Amino acid sequence: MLQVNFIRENFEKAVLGLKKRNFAGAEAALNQLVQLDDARKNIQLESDQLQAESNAISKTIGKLMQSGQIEEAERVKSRTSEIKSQVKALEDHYARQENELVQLLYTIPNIPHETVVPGFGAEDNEVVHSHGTIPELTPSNNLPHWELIKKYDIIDFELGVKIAGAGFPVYKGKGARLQRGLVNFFLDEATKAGYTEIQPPILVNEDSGYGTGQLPDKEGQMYFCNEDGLYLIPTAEVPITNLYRNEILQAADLPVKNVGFTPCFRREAGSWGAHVRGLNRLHQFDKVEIVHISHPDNSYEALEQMSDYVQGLLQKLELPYRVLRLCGGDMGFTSALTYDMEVFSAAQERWLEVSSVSNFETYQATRLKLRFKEDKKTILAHTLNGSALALPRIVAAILENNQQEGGIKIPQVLIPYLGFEWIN
RNA sequence: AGAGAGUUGGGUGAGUGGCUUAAACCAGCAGUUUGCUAAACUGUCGUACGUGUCAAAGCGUACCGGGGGUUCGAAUCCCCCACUCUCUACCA
Repeated sequence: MLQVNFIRENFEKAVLGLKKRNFAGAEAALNQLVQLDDARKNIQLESDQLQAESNAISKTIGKLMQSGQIEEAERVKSRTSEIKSQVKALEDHYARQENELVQLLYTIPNIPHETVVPGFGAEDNEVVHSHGTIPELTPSNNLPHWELIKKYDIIDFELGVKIAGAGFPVYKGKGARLQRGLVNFFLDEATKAGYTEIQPPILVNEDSGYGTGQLPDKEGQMYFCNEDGLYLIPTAEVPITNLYRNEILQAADLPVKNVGFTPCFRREAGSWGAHVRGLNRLHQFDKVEIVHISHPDNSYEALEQMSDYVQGLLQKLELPYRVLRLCGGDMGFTSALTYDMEVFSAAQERWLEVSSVSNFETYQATRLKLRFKEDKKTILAHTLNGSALALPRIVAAILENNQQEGGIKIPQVLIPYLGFEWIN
């Protein structure tokens, strides 16, 4: 969430930023925010003063009791009970006021970075880079991946339906080994690039959901274990970033660079329709995620570094891709700047999003209370994350783009991980 | 899952209702001494919100696992919850 002080000091900038996101009533909401915060301060001031008085009286009573002036002590007590009820009323009022403030803050998305263009949806995103050539498939070898997986019997959706439901594929034989090989490849590459590997829990509590911004509002997108109050993670971003909830790091600890592999679970309520066949959209999928905690001064360098890193993976996998800088209207709620990486899937003739790399600046850190110490000052850190990478669409593109007469040719870099060169 | 014992600052650890404004030690930081290192000594050393200010210092309030209660006053007493350790039971 945003910080009220930031809004006070950058009111116009904040309004303009929210307009890029087509956030209706930005000015009114921000004005209300400042008013609620003013009211909160006034109540606190009054309450603090009364409590200071009460504390002083209590000390006096203590001294009177010790020196045996019981009657005098009793007389002073009457004033404190008066204060007590006033303080109680003020505290209740304060709690209501603060709650209203926080609820409003939860509804306001992050302010986009200055380079983010206004826009309404995917059609307004900017292509900032592209790489590789789009493969030309021959008429006899241009099957979409959902046909290829049947042809070679490597992924079975019907079996998944039998044991779980739609959107829970079963990977078999070389299909399973391809998954495992990709995960190992991604983790090894990340380790080489200086990331620390983390294996986090894949169920998280409510506080963690709030920490990274999935809650409130996105509860409908997460699977929830009612008995235990735990959510299945939609991405490793949630547990790995929440590792640092309520922490104060040292400036020398930065940047923190973690990587983790987890399955991800998404209910995807209401998002089924065209273009979701096969591996394009699933309830459960595997993903390797990179998470940075950065000094505010160089978080945008870190973002570029992460973008370059992800592009390097795609190059090694020999997949044609493009990089989009998302417009205000298409960016996630908590992000200030997001790059999407899309690979071209030759048989579907579509670009598929395989990674999303974002800088959240202090939006997550404010909720997480994630700070660091520098020169005796406590400063909010910047958080960033990105997929490196999400498996299903990578698999879809590898299958479609590399299909030949003799089967599907495995990219060179994966062969040591798989122990076979062809799926046939 | 049952029984018992615990949870205090970065760490160790004292503290059973009012000189506690959380002792002491260690670590950290700054300084003094010193040819260098070490040691010694002195000082400093939490977080949040508010107030104040150009900025700060300072001041106020809250915080001793989390939440609630008793009391003029709670680290201390009571209740609920979480976690840790030991034993028992169970288990991949």
